[in-house]
Amino acid sequence: MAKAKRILKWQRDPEGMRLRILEAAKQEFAAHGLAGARVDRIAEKAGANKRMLYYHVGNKEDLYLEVLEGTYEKIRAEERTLDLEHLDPPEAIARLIDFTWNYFLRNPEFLALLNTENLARAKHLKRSTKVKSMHSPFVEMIRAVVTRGVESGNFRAAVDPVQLYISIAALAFFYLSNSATLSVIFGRDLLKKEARDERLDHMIALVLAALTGKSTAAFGRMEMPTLQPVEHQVM
Amino acid sequence: MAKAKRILKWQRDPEGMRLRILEAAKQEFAAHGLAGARVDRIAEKAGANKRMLYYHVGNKEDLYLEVLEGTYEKIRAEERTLDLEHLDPPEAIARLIDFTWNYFLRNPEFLALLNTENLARAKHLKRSTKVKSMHSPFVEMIRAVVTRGVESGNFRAAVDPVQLYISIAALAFFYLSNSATLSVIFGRDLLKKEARDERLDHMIALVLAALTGKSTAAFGRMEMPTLQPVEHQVM
DNA sequence: ACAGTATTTATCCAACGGGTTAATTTCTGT
DNA sequence: ACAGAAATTAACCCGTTGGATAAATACTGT
Repeated sequence: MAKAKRILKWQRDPEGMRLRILEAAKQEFAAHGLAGARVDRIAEKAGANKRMLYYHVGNKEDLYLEVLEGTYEKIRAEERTLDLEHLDPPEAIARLIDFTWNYFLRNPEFLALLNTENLARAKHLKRSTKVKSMHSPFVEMIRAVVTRGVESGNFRAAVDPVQLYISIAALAFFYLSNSATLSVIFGRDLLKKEARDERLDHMIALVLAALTGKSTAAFGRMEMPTLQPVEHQVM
Repeated sequence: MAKAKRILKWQRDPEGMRLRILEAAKQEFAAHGLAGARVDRIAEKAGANKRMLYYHVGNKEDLYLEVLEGTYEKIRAEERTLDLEHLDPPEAIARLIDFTWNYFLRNPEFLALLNTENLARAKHLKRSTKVKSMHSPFVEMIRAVVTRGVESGNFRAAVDPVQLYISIAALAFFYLSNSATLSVIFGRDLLKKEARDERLDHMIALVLAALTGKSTAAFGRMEMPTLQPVEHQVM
């Protein structure tokens, strides 16, 4: 025959395929949102056929929910390894802030996915049974730190742990998630190394100052940036 | 004739039409994002024909940019009326926080539109000449407050005004923009009246405590919520 | 009145995009 | 070996959607 027998056809790899699909979907949903994501692109990025998505996961929305659940699972899992119990309360909070900040930096898709889900008013997340259950321990972890902080006299008031965590997440999330528009309107690159370092200092200083009522070493650094001619600094 | 002459046909109203189109587009883009927005729905909501969008504004992306610019213009315009110069620095900051919070509450489309634009990495905003220019005065307004606060001895450190504003916006923006997912994962309704009031107190207390180093009346209230059995409180 | 222009309506269409059908190929147990 | 199941491919279907064309209708100045 003119056409020789094809040498390498394909091998089966259901688990690998599934993972590649989910990873590709995560990238695609994060980059374009739910409506903007293209099933064909996901298939292509996964090195697969579009039919595979439906075979291994389900339709577009199922795919999306699975990605979202995996995303939450990942961050909460990493947080569990933080070992805050053995740190001084202020240290523990600083560590939580540091971790959150760096996690968001390392995982920009997380931010985008959450925004996408909130645009949908958490329609999909509400259907998820997995996600709801994984947050009580996390809240308790923070509550324990706060309680210790109050008892040891380090913290002035026993803040609501949910409120506190939302604030910590907010300071990091908003800065990074909105860095594109903020960089444009304020005319400076918020993602460059120095800006990032400065932001982390600022966040830790802000939260610890409020909790402890004392100025920290880091807080002192808040003075420095102001002296720079901050406006019109081209990106 | 069986079919009588149509009584009311239609009147011309170019300006009104344009406004209705932009308002409808704002709602649509905010509700569904750029990719999810439907040109037909915008036309319908505006009480217009789809052709009108193209006649009065341009294609979908032009429409989107115009909405976005209008959105920024509106918030910055309202901020200019805040009159922070005549307030005590801590009062001025509290007022800015209060305003920002309530503006976000009153204008949820603003949050959604910014998120959408950040998903697109500010691609459209970068094309806009209008938007960039309107922010220097705003930053200066905040800088002036901070400077006065330091001079009067109210504030411990001269924080970078951009950094400070980003933090203020972050505390309000993230809470509201992500209220859907946060309400699900923490199992409580973050948008109900008491929760909103509590949040505003918390934000003001947090920022002022960090700036002034002193506990405020509002900060005392941070203690209360913790005593509630916060977990598993059904929405 | 009436001609010319501005505004609005009524259709149409080509491309796209999610999802499906059916055929093909690899793997597994016996 | 081989039958049946699992995994993968190729091709197609059909409603949707952004955008375009052309015709109709209201307004304006003269």
